Amino acid sequence: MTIYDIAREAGVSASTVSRVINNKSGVGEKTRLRIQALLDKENFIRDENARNLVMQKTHTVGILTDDTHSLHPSLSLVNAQNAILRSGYYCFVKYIGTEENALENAIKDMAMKRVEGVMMMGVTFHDHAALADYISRYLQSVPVVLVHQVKRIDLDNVYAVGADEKKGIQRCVELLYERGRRTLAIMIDKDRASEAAIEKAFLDTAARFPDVKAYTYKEVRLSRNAGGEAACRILKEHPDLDGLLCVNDMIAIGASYALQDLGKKIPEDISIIGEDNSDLCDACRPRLTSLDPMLGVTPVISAHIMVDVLQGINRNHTISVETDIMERETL
Amino acid sequence: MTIYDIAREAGVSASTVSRVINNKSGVGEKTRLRIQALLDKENFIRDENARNLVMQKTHTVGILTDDTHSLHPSLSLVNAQNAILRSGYYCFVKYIGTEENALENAIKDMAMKRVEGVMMMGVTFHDHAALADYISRYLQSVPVVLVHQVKRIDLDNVYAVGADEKKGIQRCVELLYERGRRTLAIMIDKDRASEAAIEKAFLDTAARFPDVKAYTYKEVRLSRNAGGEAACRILKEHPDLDGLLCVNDMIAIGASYALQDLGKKIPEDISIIGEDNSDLCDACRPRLTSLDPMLGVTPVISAHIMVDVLQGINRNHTISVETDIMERETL
DNA sequence: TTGTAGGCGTTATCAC
DNA sequence: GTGATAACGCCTACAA
Repeated sequence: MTIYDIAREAGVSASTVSRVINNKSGVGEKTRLRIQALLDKENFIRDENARNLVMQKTHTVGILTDDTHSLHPSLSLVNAQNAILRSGYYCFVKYIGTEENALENAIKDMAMKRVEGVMMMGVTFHDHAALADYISRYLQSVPVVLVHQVKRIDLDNVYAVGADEKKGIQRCVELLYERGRRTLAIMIDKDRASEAAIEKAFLDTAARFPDVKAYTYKEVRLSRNAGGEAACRILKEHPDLDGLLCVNDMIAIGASYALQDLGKKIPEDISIIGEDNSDLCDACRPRLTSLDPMLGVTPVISAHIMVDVLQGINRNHTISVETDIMERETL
Repeated sequence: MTIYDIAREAGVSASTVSRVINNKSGVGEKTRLRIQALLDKENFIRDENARNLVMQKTHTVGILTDDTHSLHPSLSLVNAQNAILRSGYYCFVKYIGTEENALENAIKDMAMKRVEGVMMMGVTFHDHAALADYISRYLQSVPVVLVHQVKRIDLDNVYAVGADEKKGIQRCVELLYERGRRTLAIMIDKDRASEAAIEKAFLDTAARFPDVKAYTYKEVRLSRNAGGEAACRILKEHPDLDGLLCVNDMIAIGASYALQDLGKKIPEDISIIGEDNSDLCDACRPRLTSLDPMLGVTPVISAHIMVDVLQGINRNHTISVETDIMERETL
């Protein structure tokens, strides 16, 4: 069913049909009504591909994301999609595969679809050397926003928006200090891209207070048991531990339970802060205080930036979103 | 940059360029090489819109989903997308808005994009009277699969795949009985579409055992506190309670804590089963036994069905996926 | 107010 | 092996 079919049936030309479909002026009231009735009767649906082709516009933003099933990426994706769709753009989502040249292929797909902008999120983008090259090769003329990231690519069309995790960690240490905690430890999970930055923020901040001791424990697996085991190790090595920062809620909860089983009172003896501010914080006892990295809002902000740029509004190329510490019962 | 530009630059016709792009035979080795080099040099990317138009194929499946931010729909969406993309199809995602005719508009969008099939998921689809009408009007010729649902629409191109929650509830009651529990209660959350079905499954199964008493508590808010309050009420009304089924993990956890605070030992005095088998189950003490509604696999199965049907493979129009009871420490 | 003609970037069917 | 040419479905000057 094309506009030609409708036109023939109505005894008019295709252009007239096109006009009524698009609510353009210059068509007689009677013809308009007649054609509209026909359109409705036939359930006419225009072909967006054809339209995109002739208009040289797709009104679509691409979202490129890691091929992981885990929670954060999933929620980020959904939040970003949601925001884009609410702004009246279409979404073209593509996961980066695992084959060779997966990233390049995915980016080419974006270009093939003639998306008007692309959002990229996931660990793949953090340090991929060739990314800037691909962007300048295939996406020169469209805005690219890197979600959950700091800007490292010096191209005029790329933007980055990410939480200021460093400052968040810093704030946690300060808070622990304010609560009188002097022997601090941090648990960082395995395979975390920002490990070095987190460690540095933690140690640097602690170093500002001459009377605090600070220890780092890295390579902790992301499970309750791993958190518990790490906590036991820490307590054995530093029996005066009184402040524990865990960059993930589940390991924080594991630590909390292990410490309680060792006879420690939380938070009287030891303060604990998790990270993510997830549902888990309310499922444990005592309820977990947690650093909220704003995983939910960052994608939304990113989407807004994308849409603004698409509409010609000037935006900063790098946006840092503030984290928050959600206080519950473990601090 | 079109194939014509390349053709001109290479001194050949557009058809020849098209042939090398698509690896078609009938091009001299030397010309092929020369053109390929040019294609690479210019970073040529073909226009999928034009291609879709002429091929009358989009290789895209649409995903229509509720406009909710909550966890389950998000994960379902991501799982479905992932499965579709892995099968080599593109995804066109659309959230149902809130405006009038939102559903109809969203379905029209699917048709406009000329998707080859559409997956629908979310509560919107459970009881929308006009859905069958819209489908037969705008999506007659493409397969539609309803995710997380039982088939209620009698159209030849619609499929439905959903977990057999009824049987899951039934199995929970049986399990409770096997463990010697005789005074059972169920907590059902507010605004749950399947409330009636769940209640019936619970009561019917319990009725099979003459020596059990079964009570239902509905309209419980989805929070730890609400679960706790409901548990207190139940215990007051039925002090001999020894088996509690909560159709959501968080309210189960709230109940667990409240009952413990009332001096009950879990599971010695009272067995508790949650539902969702979420991360929360491992974050509480004792760890929560939970009915797993297979929220993760249902979308994947749905996607597979979609792809199979798209490739001409015959599939049942209604698939029921088995639930599972993940035993931990509260049973 | 309405119709004609051309073009958007491809692919496919013919000729040559 | 290669090149015209005609679609695909739509939009938009421009002409009538």
